[in-house]
This record gives sequence, structure tokens and C-alpha cells, in this order.
Amino acid sequence: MNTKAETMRNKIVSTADDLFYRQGFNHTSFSDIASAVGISRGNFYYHFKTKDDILAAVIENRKVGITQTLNEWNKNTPTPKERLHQYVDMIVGYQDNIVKYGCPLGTVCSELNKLENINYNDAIDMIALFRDWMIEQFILLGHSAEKSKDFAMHLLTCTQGITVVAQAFTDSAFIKREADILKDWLDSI
Amino acid sequence: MNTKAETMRNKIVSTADDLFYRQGFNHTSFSDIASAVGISRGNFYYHFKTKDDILAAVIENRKVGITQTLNEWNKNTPTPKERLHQYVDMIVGYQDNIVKYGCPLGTVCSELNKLENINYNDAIDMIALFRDWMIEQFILLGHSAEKSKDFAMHLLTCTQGITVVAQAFTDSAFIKREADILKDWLDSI
DNA sequence: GTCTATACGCAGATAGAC
DNA sequence: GTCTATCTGCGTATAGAC
Repeated sequence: MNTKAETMRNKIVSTADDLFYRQGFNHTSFSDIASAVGISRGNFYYHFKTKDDILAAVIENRKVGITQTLNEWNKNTPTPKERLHQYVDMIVGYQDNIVKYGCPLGTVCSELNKLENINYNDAIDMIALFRDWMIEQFILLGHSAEKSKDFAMHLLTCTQGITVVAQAFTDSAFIKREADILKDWLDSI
Repeated sequence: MNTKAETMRNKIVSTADDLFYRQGFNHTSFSDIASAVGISRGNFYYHFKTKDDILAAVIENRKVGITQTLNEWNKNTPTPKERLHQYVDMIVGYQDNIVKYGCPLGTVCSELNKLENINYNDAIDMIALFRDWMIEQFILLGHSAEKSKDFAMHLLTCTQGITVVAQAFTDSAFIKREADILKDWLDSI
């Protein structure tokens, strides 16, 4: 296990992650990633053999990040209700990127679906991590398993919708407004 | 104005529209469209000079279709409330396509945004047609201009979110469930 | 490990015969 | 109008020198 190679690999993954988000997967070439990292295309292939390989690594990296974030919320934020608010506030915090590039999860899933990409199911897992975590929170609030699932899907729906509409109309103030509606809804159930 | 050429042009546009929706704009090549229509690539260029030209024609065609649909609703459905329900029911009616390819408007806008495509603003106009129509309906229901805009944006947000989540989890029953919630909301305001 | 050189196919786009 | 032939650039991917 070479530390230097691992560092370079991580650098490539995080750069590819960023470019896939901002430019889309299909529209981002090996050259784009290689030049952004500052290595040659040939060197790039030493680390990743195919474009699907680098995509798989990016998705895996995101899943680790999402899991870490959720674990931190579970650990540091006392109540389930506050944690759900924290989730909603997250999209408010990312508003600048959202109006420019949309939701990092939703847009990549939507794109991969149309490409019939082999990594599509892994991409969906990223969203499922959030959904399952939400279900847990609603169950902790005393709701039934069925209700909790419906609530989680509804919350997911609203946040995804907010990102799509905010991006379309380049309206970041709108994110804040809809987030408040969503937090009122969370308090009402 | 040649009728035969016009017919072929329309055939190309509707085929391209379908392929852009199912495969995405970037991922659909001239060859894809030409072979689906049943003409050679060379012939294709007689009708459209660049890929942005065919995209512009597709978007224009959609805008005409959307405008026609909204006009028909205005004409044939008596009350604004029923018309808004009709909009929500539309996504239920399209559920089979939505779980497979997402929203025809949302997915193309999201993709064009990342490609920094020159037709992006025209694509957004498609969504704006729905938004402006919704605002009219809410105003007819007696709401203020400001409230009506917020309501329209909220309705748009929910329907867009539903398509993203339904596509991600390939869950068409979910569309019906969230549509009912949405119609309850429409009745409550 | 990192590089240059290069193969190969496909995409967008053009020219010109019929 | 529709076709075939062709150009050009880019994207993925490989080989092999250093």
C-alpha cells in the first residue's frame, strides 16, 4: 500500500467528483480530469482503467462522505427533529452551488439513468442512504414504520424539487423560503 | 414552403424530441436520430445545420405543445382549481415514462445547464410557461400576485421532486401517493 | 509511477454526385 | 431532396520509454 499513490488516487477522485458535479459525467473527459489534477492522460490510466472505474470510485467516496455526515449528525445533534432540520438547512447552506449545478445526487442519478450506466444502482444508493437515515429519525419520533417511510420519501421529494426549481430559475432566496415551509411541516407532524 | 420537406422536418423534430428525452441530449448523436427517422446523416444536414439547431427546434416544438395543452385546459376545464388538479393528474398519467426517464422538462434543463448550452434559457422557458399559467390560476382563485407566485413555485417544486424521486426508486405508485397529497394541499389553500 | 506517442472509433460537419 | 464519401477533432484506451 503506497502512500503516495493513495494520495494521488484520492486527489483524482475528489477532482473527478467535482467535475462530474459541475459538468456532468458524460461531458467530463479523461483529459479534463487529468489536466485539472495536473498529470498526463497516460498517468491517469495507471490509477483508473476505465471511465466506469473512476465513476465507481467517485460514488463510493461520496457514500463514505454521506455516511460520515449522517453519523456526525446522529452523534452531535441531540434530537431527531433537530437532525431533520439540520438536513433541510444543509441545502440552504449549499444554495450557491445548487443554483449553479443542482443537487449533486439528483443530477448525477438522472444523468446515469439515461446513459444506462452500470453504476446507476450504486448512484441510487447515495440517495437511499439519506432516505434510510430519515426513516430512522421519523421512527425515533414515534411514527410507524410505514408512516416513517412515507414521511422520508416526502421530505426527499421536497428537497429534490427545491434544487431543480432553484437551479432552473437561478433563485437562491427561493431555497430559503421553501426550506422554512419544510421545517414547518416537520414541526407539524 | 414545401409540404414534403415540412413533414420530414416535423418527423425529425419529434424523433429527436423522443431520443433527447430518453437518452439525453449529449448522448444522442446525429446518427441515432437519422437512423431512427430512416434517413442518411447527409440528408439530416439538409434540414438542420448544427446540433444546437435541432435542439432549438425541439424546444420550440415543445413550447408550442405546452401552450396548446394549457390553452385546452383553460378552454375545456371550467374552474381554476380543477385545472390545477388536471396538472397534477398529468404527472400521474405519465408515470410509466417518468419512472424510466424522469421529467421531460426538468431532466433536459438540468443537462443543458451543465453543458452550458446556448439554448439553456429557452429550455427554462418551457418550465416558465407552466409557472406563469399556474400563477394565473391562483390569481383567479383570489390570491394576491405575491402569494400566487409562491404557490406556483411550490407546486412546481413538488411535481419536480416527485419525478426525481420516483425515477430514482423506480416507484410509480409513489407518484399517485404524492399527487394525492398535492391535491389535498391545493384544496386547503 | 510518470511520461510521450499512438491506435482506434465515433461524433459533428462538409462536399458534391445523383 | 437524398445519397455516399470524406474531413476533422475529440474521447477512450494502450504500449512502451524513462
